[in-house]
Amino acid sequence: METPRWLTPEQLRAWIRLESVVELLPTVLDSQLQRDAQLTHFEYLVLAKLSEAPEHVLRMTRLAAITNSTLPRLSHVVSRLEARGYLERRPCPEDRRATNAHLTETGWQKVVATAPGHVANVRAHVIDLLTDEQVEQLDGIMATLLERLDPQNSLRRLP
Amino acid sequence: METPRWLTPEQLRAWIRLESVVELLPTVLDSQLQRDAQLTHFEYLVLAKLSEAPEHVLRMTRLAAITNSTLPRLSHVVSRLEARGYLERRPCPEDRRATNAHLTETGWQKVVATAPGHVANVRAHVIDLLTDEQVEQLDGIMATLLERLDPQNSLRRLP
DNA sequence: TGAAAGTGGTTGTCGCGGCAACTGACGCCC
DNA sequence: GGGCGTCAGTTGCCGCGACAACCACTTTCA
Repeated sequence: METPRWLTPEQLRAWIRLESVVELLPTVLDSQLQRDAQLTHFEYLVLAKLSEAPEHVLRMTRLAAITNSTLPRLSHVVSRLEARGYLERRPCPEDRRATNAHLTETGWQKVVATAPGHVANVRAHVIDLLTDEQVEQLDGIMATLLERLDPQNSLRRLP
Repeated sequence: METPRWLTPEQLRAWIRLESVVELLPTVLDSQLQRDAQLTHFEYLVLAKLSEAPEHVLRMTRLAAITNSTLPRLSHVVSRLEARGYLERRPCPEDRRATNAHLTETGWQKVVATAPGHVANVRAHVIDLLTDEQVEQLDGIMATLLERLDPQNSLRRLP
C-alpha cells in the first residue's frame, strides 16, 4: 500500500461541493413532487420513462436500466404504482419469464399533470442558474463520470 | 398557469446525466466504505468533519450544517457511532441545551485508516477522470447550485 | 432430451432517513 | 421576575431501498 495521493485544495473544494449537491439535490426534487403530486422522484421517473416509450410499454429489466435502478427496487415501486392505478403489469408474450409495465390512461394523465411543475423545479434549481456554456460543460463532465459509473451505458443500450 | 417552458435538447441531456450521477454516485461511495470500513458514506463524513475540527469537537447543530444534514438524522447516526466507540456526546458547558460531539482516539484511528481508501475511490470515480480545467468548471457550477440549494451557506457560516 | 447453467422477476427482512411530537434550557420583555 | 416564544437536541414511528433467497422460464449442450 503506497502512501495516498491526497487531493489538491482546488480538487478538494470541487469534490466537497459536488458531494454537497449530491446530498441536497434529491431532497429538493423529492419534496416538490411529494408536495404537488404525492410522488417520489423515482416514482415520477418511472412514469416519465414509460410515457416516453413506444406504446407506453417497457420490459422491467429495460425500465430498471434507464432509471439507473435495480430490479428489486423497481419491482417494489411498480407494485405501489400499480396499486394506485398508474400502470399495469402484463406477462410478456414472447418471453414468459418477462413482465411488461404498461402505463395506464390514469398514469399518463398523472405525468401530463405533473411534468410542468417538475420541469419548473429543475429549471429553478439547476438549468436556469447556469449559462449555456456551463450547461455544456456540465453535460461533458457528467458524461465522463457516467462512463465510469455505468460502464454498460444502459441508458443508450436499446432493447 | 402559463404553458411550461420545456428544456432544450442540450439542457435535457445535461439534466438527465446529472440526474443519473446523483442517483449512482452515492451507491459507489457507500459500497466502498461499507466493504472496507463498515461505514456508510454519511457516517464517514461525520467522523471526517470531526477529525478536521479543532480539538476534534463540534456542536451537534454545527456538525449537522457542515454535513448537509438535519438534526434528527445526525442524532441517530451519532448514537450509532457512539455505540461503536468512535465518538462521545458531552453536554456543552456554556449552553446547557447544547451537546458536543467528541471524536475518540478509536474514532480518530478509524478515520486515519479509512481516509486513504476513500480518497482513492473519489479519485477513481471522479477527480482523476477530469482535466484540471473540468475540475475548475465543476467547482464553479456546483458553487452556483449550492447558493440556491443552501442559501444560508451553512458550510461557511462559522460558530 | 434432459440436466445444468443462466436469465427475468418477485418476495421478505433489515437498516437508514424523514417527519412530527416532545423535553429541557435560554432569552426576552413588560 | 415569571410567563412565552424560541432554540438544541432526542425519540418513535413509518416508508423506502439494499440484499439475499427464491421461483419460473429459457438456453445450451452432451
